[in-house]
Amino acid sequence: MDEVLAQISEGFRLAGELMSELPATQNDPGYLASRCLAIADAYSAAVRALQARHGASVDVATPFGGEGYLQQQQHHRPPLDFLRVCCSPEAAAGAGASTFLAAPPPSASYAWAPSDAYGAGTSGGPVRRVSSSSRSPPSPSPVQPRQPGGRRRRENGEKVTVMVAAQRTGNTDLPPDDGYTWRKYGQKDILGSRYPRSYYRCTHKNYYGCEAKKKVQRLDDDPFTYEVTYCGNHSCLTSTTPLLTLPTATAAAAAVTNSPANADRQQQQPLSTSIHLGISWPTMAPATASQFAGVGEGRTSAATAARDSTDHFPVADLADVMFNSGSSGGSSILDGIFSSHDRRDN
DNA sequence: TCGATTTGACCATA
DNA sequence: TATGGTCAAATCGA
Repeated sequence: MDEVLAQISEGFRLAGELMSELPATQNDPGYLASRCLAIADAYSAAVRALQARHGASVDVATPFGGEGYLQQQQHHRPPLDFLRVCCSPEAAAGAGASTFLAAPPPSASYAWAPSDAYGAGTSGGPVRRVSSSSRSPPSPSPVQPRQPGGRRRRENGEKVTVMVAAQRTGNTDLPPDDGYTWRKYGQKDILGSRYPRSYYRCTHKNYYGCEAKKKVQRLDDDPFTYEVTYCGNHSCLTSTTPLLTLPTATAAAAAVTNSPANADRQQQQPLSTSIHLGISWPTMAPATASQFAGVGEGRTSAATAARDSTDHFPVADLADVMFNSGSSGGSSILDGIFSSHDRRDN
C-alpha cells in the first residue's frame, strides 16, 4: 500500500506545484497540459497499483482510469475532478461568478476539520429548542424600523461558487472547512432545493469589518457535494491554511478568467489569500494516513503540508498554532493575536 | 460571561 | 407577490 500512497502523494505534490506555478504559466497551454498529464499519470499509477493489489475488486468505473481515458478526455476537460473548472450558470450569464469543482479524490474521506458550520466543533451546536416561538412574545414594535437599504443586497459583487465534496464517512452533514472561521447568520429553505441554504459571514466581521460571506447549499442530486458561494474578500488578515483551498472571490475569479486585471487584484490579496494561492489541499497527501484516522487533525496536517510545499511559509506555522485549538475556539486566540491590530470599528 | 447557532421576521429584488 | 438574503432575540455550550 505504500506504493499507492506514494503515488497519490506524488499526485498531490504535482498538483500543488501546478497551482503555485499557475499565475506564471497560465499562458502556456502546452506546459499546463503536460503538467496535468503528469498529475494524471501519478494518479493512474496509483490506480494501477491498487488494481495490481486488489485485482478486479478495484472499481475504476469513475472516469479516472488511466492514460487511455486521459487521451480521450483531455480535449474536453482536465481528467481530474479537482482540476476541473467549469462555469456556473451565473458565470455563463456573465455575472462574473465562477464555479470550481474541488472534489477530493474518491478514496479520500477527507479529514475536514470540524467546521464552524452546523455547530460541530464549536461552542454552538444544535440548539435544542422546543420551538422558536419561545422567542419573546411580539411586542408592539419588536424591531426598530431600519434605515432604508439596510438590508439591501449587494449587487455586482464578486462571487465564486465552489463545488466541494463532503466527507463521505462519519458525519457527512459537515460542510467543508475552508480554513476561515465563519459565523452562521442565517439558514433558509430554498425553493426547489431539498436542503436548506446556510449563510455565513466572517467571524471577524465585527473586528475588522471583514465583509467576506459564503453560502453553503447541499446539492439535491448529490448530498455529498456542497455548493459554496463566496462573496467578498477577507480583509481581516486572518491567516489560515485551509484544507481545501477555496480561493477568495477575487483570487478565484482571477484564476478562472486569467485576466491581467484580475491577476493584479490577486496580487493585492492579503497574506491569508497568498497562502490560499498555494492550494494547500493537494499537498496534504503525506499526512493523509493520519488524517483519515482522526478527525480534527486536518488543519494541522494541511498547515504542515502547506509549509512543506511553500518553502516553509512561516505563517503556516502560525496557522498551525492558531487552529490546533479548534475551529471557533481558536477565534479567541486569533483575537488575542490580532488584538495588537487596530480594530476597525473602534 | 461570551460567542455561536437557530429561526421567524423583515426587507429588497425580480 | 414570491423568493432569497439578512437581522436579531432566544438559547445553548464552553
